[in-house]
Amino acid sequence: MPELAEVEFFRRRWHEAGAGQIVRAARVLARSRVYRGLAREFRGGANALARALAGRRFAESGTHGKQMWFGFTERNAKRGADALWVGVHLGMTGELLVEHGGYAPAKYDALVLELERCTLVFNDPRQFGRVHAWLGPEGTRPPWLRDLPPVVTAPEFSAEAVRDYLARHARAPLKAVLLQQERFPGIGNWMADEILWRAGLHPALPAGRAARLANRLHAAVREVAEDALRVIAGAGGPLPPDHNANIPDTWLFLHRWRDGGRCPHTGRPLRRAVIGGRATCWSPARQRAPRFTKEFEQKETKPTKKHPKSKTHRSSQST
DNA sequence: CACGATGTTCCCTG
DNA sequence: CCAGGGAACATCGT
Repeated sequence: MPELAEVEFFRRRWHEAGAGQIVRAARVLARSRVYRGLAREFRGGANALARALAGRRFAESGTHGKQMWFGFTERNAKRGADALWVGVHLGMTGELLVEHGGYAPAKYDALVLELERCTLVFNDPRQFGRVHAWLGPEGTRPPWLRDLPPVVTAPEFSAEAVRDYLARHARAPLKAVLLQQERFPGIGNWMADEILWRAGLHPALPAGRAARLANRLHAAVREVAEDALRVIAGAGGPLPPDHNANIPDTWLFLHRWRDGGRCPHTGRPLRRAVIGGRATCWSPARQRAPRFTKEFEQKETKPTKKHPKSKTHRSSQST
């Protein structure tokens, strides 16, 4: 579920329920894969994190693309005291939940924060998500929040930056380019399709051929990001009950997975194929690339061989 | 039973 | 060395 708007939705859900409260107890599912690598940035890993959280105050939170963070200060803020930062990436199936009353942890609850008046839960069955943690002087930022690219709603995210990026990845399909977090932080599979659909660009079009259309693509990225934030995360307004409660029927989103789905704009059938390694949906009637479409259709008809990969080595990682 | 899923990272190849 | 493609990761729902 997690692209930038859902990420903001979940951050707000935790923040509005729990900000300002003390962590009475923290529980971690230490064997969850979301803690992979944590010990390298936080001594003692997941269990040490649970101990460090207890007694702290949930003070602040923020997002950057698909990354979000929560800041925990010491209960009685002393001068020069270290703040504890917890980063959360939701991966493919992660969710942030708010529970009340005596909450019994469920399967795949990677992190459970028992606060004064509610319980905050990070649940992730598939465990592609990730938890970061870092202890540092207040006013400083953890390493994973430094040197981040501009978010797509910031002025620094310019049409020129998009044009340069398209030119630099000239041979990659537009779909693959939009998924690059180093330039389009927070854009994921459905937003990429939504953007290309609104811009009227074919997802398999090589980026180099779209460089001259960078303005249009840039505008669509902005527009989809702003609309999604408003509709999904209720930016500036109340938080919707579910992240997809208010998505308009006029978006591609609601039609993309339905078999026999039709373009909400043209009424013509939608097409689906794997492009840039990801399931992709587009409206052929709306997203044409003259001269190019033909090539793509040809490529499409080629028998897609999938060899039953012979698994060989897998170097075990050390330290 | 088999396939595929709103993500990232590593490995392989050209 | 670089860019791009594909598999792996782990689980659940259709």
